[in-house]
Amino acid sequence: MLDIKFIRDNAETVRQNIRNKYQDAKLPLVDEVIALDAENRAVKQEVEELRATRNRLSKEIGKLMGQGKRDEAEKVKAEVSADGARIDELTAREREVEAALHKKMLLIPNIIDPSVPLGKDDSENVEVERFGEPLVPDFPIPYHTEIMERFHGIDMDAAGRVSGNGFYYLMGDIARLHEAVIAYARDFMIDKGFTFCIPPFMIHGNVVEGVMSQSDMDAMMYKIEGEDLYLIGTSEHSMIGKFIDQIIPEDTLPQTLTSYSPCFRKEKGAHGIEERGVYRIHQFEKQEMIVVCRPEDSMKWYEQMWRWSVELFRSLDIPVRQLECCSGDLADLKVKSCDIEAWSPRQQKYFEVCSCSNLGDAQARRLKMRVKGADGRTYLPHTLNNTVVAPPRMLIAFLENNLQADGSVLIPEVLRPYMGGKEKLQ
RNA sequence: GGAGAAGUAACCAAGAGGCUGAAGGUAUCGGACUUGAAAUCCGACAGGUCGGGCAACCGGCGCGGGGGUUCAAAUCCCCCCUUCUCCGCCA
Repeated sequence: MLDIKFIRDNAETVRQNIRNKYQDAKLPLVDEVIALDAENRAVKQEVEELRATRNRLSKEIGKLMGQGKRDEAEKVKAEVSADGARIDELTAREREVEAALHKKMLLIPNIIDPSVPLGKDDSENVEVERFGEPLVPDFPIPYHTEIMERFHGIDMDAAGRVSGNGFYYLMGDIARLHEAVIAYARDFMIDKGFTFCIPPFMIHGNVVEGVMSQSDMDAMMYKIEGEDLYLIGTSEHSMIGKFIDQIIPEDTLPQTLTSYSPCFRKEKGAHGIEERGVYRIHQFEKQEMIVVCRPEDSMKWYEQMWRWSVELFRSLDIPVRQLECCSGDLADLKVKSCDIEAWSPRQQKYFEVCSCSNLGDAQARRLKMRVKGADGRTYLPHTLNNTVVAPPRMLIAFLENNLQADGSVLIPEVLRPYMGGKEKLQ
């Protein structure tokens, strides 16, 4: 969401940004917003003037009543009533225009960073850098569920019976490995100076609207029947939402938080739920990192944050690469975003395991979160989020990359304390 | 889930339809007194947001949130939220 004043003064920049994102259907929105804004201000000017008069006269009535001059008071009353209908009419129009304006504003995408490569969809995302050798062993790597089954670590059939497609039971050492990865990731971020947090897993609709675009919401969020509550799709939602309507003292920035939560996603849209395995499912768990900072610091944090994801995966002996999102693949609120992809020796390609985003001030504006500076002025902070680790999916990378020729799975040193000292699964 | 009570500024707290755009106090800041400090005295101290204006400034909204009644609402009515106490239920 952009500042209306920015749209007013930079209409062509906003239009070009829409073109850069291959969303030409949204181009008319710019002029519609500018027209609604003009009407909004005209209506406000008239109605506020009328209200000012009414306020002034009402005070006079009060004074006259106090002096016992009832007749004079009645005369003024009649005068005030005369404008009543017009005020009501304009007040109603003011609401309509504001609602329409807000609705359209929500659809206009955030201005992307100049460094973002232009492209129409995910096929045009750009590989920036690789970390670690993408090795292909000389023995076959089975499908990840097959590896898990060897350790009696997964029961998809039962999950299907109990919850349907898109759910899993993890069992035994595989379930333990899942928890070990989460615990390791949590401690990894605590060591980076982040504050650990367990947030609510359900949030109000206005918070959902504040943290994501309407289209993302439709494709992702589960609503609780009969309540104004949604299951979170990521703890980012409750962690950024934490600041709704808040004025944050500048000296508490940057806020660096790492949160654990299960994540619930409909996965409607382009991909849908995969037939087999735990790659794309309706429920998974995730350790997340979020940062709220001064605008001038957000790009520095962005660089830092994705590098931590790389560091974490490398510490588990998993080769990764950084893939930058092109303009067309960038969600509407984002200024810049990249994925960290892990190497799959089975498929001999990389697949997404982390997503790091700089949202600029878009979430802050929607949520009305502000920072109070030392000089007393308020401004909008920037918000960022990044996956630390999302285990069911990362377990795919983990199992494939640590599988040995004899069928055992090597446990990297950093995870052993969380696995009761085990060096391998066999 | 049921019954009560309460939500006013950083904090405590008055106010119960109209000179309240919000008393008073604590804290904070500035000043006087003092060698300095304390104490005392004087002064400042209601935010946030939107609209207009180059600006000084003017105006709208605003007393948990949202509606309503009224010329006028912190004050009356309705709905909701939160907190506290008691009961019930429960990991």
